[in-house]
Amino acid sequence: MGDRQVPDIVVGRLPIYLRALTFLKADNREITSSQELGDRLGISSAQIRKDLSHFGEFGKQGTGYEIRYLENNLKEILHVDRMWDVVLVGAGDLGNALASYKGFAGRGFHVAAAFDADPDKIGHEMPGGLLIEDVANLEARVQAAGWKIGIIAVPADAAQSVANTLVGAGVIALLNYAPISLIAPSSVRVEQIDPAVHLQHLTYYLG
Amino acid sequence: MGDRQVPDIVVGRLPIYLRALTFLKADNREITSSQELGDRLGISSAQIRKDLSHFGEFGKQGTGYEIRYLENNLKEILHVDRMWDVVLVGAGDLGNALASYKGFAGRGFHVAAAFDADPDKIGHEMPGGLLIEDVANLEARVQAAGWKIGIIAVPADAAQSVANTLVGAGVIALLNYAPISLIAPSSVRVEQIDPAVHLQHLTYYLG
DNA sequence: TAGATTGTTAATCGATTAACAATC
DNA sequence: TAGATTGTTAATCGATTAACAATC
Repeated sequence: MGDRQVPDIVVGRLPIYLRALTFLKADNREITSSQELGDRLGISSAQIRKDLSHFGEFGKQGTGYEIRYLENNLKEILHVDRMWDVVLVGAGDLGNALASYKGFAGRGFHVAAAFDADPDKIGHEMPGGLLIEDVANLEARVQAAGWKIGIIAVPADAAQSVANTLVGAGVIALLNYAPISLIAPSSVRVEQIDPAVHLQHLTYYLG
Repeated sequence: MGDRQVPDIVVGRLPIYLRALTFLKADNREITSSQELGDRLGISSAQIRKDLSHFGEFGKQGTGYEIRYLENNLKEILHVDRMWDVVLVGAGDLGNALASYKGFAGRGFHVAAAFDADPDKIGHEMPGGLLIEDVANLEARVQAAGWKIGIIAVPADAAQSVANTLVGAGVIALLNYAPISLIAPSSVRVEQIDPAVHLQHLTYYLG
């Protein structure tokens, strides 16, 4: 408990646990168990207990976990017991979807600003009401505001350059939707979402 | 080489390798090495060679890999040496983005039909020109067309029910964008994309 | 040939699971 | 108390890496 080096693969499961707890809470449940969580998530109960044990003791023998208590602890561990401003680059269809996504607010994130390179879009509003700013001002704005998290929703051929600008301006966490492997300093965390990659993972198993 | 049970974690990296090869090819490169690929992807060269060795021998000692040859082989292995029809459920902002996504065609996928429950949307066209059909007809249409892959882009509270309908109609691979853990028979493959989960994975590492 | 890089083996490393004492 | 479930240990399992013979 309280190890200093938690495996990244364990960290990656915590948001899944948190999501499941929030789901149960919305269902007016108060107590759950590693067994129940595991059944829901397709994960062994032992693994859930082991994962949580890296961070402390959150349950009661014989009873299980108080949902609100564990939820609050996971939020603290993941640093989403606060709101994070996120800067969005790219105001195409995907950017629009992200800017108007209702799911961010309850989970610690707020899209603070949006940027695009298209003169026809700059100055207009996205669905949700956010003003589309000129990407030429991206670096200055990010620096001034101190934003640490960026979402890249631009075409593949612009993504690396946008990433470089964001990193140069102080961003240290990137969520990249462009279908390329971004190159970034090791001090910058990068997560990739590429639907075709996920679909190809699936088709491997299809006849 | 030619093992019958390839670890899923290995399968999950193949689309990344394929994407990198396509990128290099677009740059008019003809030969690459496990070292170069690894450097680009942040993966050790040994791991790339080991991963590929599950499927055969694709390189030449002293030279490396012919990009087109390895690319074609990975496409075959992943079964994207053909086009897959995909059925999209949900015509909100995210559905719009997916329906008009240019990146699918070159990577083996075609959004064949789109469905929504909103009477204001049914009968209208999505960006890209696809007709929005009534979700009430989803099961019959999927069965008739024989679609095997579904993308779920509906709100969380509708996702499980849509998944059930798709699975009941014969879909065996699901890409789920709704922020819940879907429950599906073990014969059905499910991939989840939840931006908040990815962002929370990132914030763990932020102060 | 000399240099380079593969494919593979064996060793290392790390993650998952099974089991159970502790205890609510 | 009896039953249930945690947190943790040790064993198992699996994945990654280092090293190198083979060979282009």
